[in-house]
Amino acid sequence: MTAPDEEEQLELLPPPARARAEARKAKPPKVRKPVERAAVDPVARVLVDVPLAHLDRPFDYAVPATMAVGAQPGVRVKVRFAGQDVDGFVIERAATTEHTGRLQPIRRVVSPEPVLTADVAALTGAVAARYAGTRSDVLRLAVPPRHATTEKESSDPAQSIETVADGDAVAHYPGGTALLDDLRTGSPRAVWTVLPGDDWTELLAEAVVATAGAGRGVLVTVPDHRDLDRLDATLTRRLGEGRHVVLTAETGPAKRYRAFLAVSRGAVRVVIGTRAAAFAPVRDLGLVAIWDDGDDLHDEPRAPYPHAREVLLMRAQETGCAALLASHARSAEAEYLLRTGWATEVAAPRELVRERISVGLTGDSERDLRSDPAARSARLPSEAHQLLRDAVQHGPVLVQAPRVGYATRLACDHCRTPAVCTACHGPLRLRGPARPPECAWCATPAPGWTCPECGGRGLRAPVLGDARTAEEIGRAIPGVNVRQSSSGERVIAEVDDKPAIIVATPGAEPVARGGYAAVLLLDTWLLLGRADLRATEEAMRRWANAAALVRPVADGGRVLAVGEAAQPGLQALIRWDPAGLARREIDERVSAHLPPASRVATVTGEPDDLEAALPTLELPPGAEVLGPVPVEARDARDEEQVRYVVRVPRAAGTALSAALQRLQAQRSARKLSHLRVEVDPAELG
DNA sequence: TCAATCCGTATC
DNA sequence: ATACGGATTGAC
Repeated sequence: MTAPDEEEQLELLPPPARARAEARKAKPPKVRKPVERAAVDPVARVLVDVPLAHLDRPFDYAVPATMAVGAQPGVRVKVRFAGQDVDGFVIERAATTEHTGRLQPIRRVVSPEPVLTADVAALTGAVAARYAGTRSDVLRLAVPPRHATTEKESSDPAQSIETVADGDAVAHYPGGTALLDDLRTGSPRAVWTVLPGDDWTELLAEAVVATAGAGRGVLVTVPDHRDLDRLDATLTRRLGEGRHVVLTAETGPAKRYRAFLAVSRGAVRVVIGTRAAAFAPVRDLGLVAIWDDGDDLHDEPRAPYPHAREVLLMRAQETGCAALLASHARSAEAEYLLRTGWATEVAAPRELVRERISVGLTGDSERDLRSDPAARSARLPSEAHQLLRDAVQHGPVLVQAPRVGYATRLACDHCRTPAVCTACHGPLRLRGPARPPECAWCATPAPGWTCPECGGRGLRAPVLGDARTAEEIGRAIPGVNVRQSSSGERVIAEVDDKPAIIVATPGAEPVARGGYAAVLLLDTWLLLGRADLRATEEAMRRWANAAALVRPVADGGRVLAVGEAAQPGLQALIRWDPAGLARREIDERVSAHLPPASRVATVTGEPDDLEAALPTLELPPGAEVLGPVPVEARDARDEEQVRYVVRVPRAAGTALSAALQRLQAQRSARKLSHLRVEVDPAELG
């Protein structure tokens, strides 16, 4: 290492530091050109786009006179930060600064377009706080990338909406008409349970028309593109062309930015879209609405993983606008809003429900799920077989067949009650062949588990081979057109009223013009077997969304589910009582300290990092830390990751988020590795 | 004694 | 991240 000529070399070539020092001495100190500052409000508060949690706050910059007009709140700028040029948003102009040092000037106003409105700027801060994330992450979700060419185009000026709300579509809901009236003048908040057979896009359109007709803005989010297309079509019919805009990440950058600009410029005040649209800068927001808030597509997969429903509710809370959660089923969160009195319920009376839908149940006990090949021929219980044959004479029939491969939790092999941890009510799962089952949350082993329902001692993981349902039905009922609609592959949006059997995976059910003659729900136990706290709620949601596509009872529509009569989710389905199931779920979660009755967060990372980090977490009173539990590596690099679950009483949720945010800021300041923090994780199990 | 290096802290 | 200041180490 120490070569004899190294000293010579050092003398010949002075070290770079010395060279720089001498160069600095040699030249006279750089005379900074005194930038002339703006006469009014020469200070701009700027949110800089740096990924570091401890720098996630506004910084003050000097506004050069040349940018006095351009550097308005909401515009994108380039600024010098820690020696490099970074992007930022001006969020405020001010006369003075608290900062004692010299202010750097704004380098450049990237575009004069004020894309970050005051409302949305506040919202991004609130969302970051709620989800213990950084505002710059939320800003990336909220403001689409700029597209310079598109920005040069003008947006057509706003047109007022003159359509009158048509009370007919909602007349059969007690309180429905009153809700529409309230939307014109006030800010009602409602959970709307949509009757099977009703076209939800028509109901939402009524709410949109009522609000927009009163001159206020509306924002609606839906889970996927098929929903979006349907709502788009209905709104186009009701409002006319150009009165609303569709915001979705799936259209190209130019189209997306064009739609966004139409909203931020106030040219369009009715916005529909998928989850990212929840941040749309709608002017004079009067109503936020969400269709089927229980759908996990509303969950943003990018940090800090906000849920569209929560974003919309935060907007309603902050701006005081109206809020509407509409769905066939009911999420635990929606029920919680009713229980706390934050929202009121709109639902159809029982008699009307009975006129619309009748769900039958047939057992599947005749087929032995464990001995697979022999059971294949008996895959369709005789009653289901009969229904298919009869109903297909009268029109299309929908068969919902869940795809296997869901993360499965353990269940009693006798009565199929999901097995839960006695310590924390988390789901039990198997981690290895020679180990007893253990809790997926707190890792407490459960040797000698006994079913609390039936006293059974056997556990099973409900896993089956691939269900070739369409094929089997084709064989069982020859001569019938059998079509498939599978999520992720071929999804059929709509079918006509010709006789056919449509086999669909949950969430991919086509809408039938005129309704289905029958809906058959197969393998209900598979949906219930998901290793997740929400398994029952989610199963009900998926069944309800399929069953709701059936014709009214009076027109011969029939629904048949194949499953166990004892299962609470199926009982709720048969009674068509999503509200009752949601109430039951909430009761259970209150007593078991589960969300939304409690606030839960997960923290994932290397075991050593977590062991060092968690003691420094300033947890609110009543907090519990469960874990660690090993997690499957997301990619090959991060082997050996573990996860902790932190839960606190609901009232301490804000404190928990703040503590986690501080933890991340401290770690980022100390250059420690990043931990994955998820508040209200999408999946818990 | 001076400079190179390390460490911690602030970044406007 | 990078830049800077103060403390620390090391070679004369």
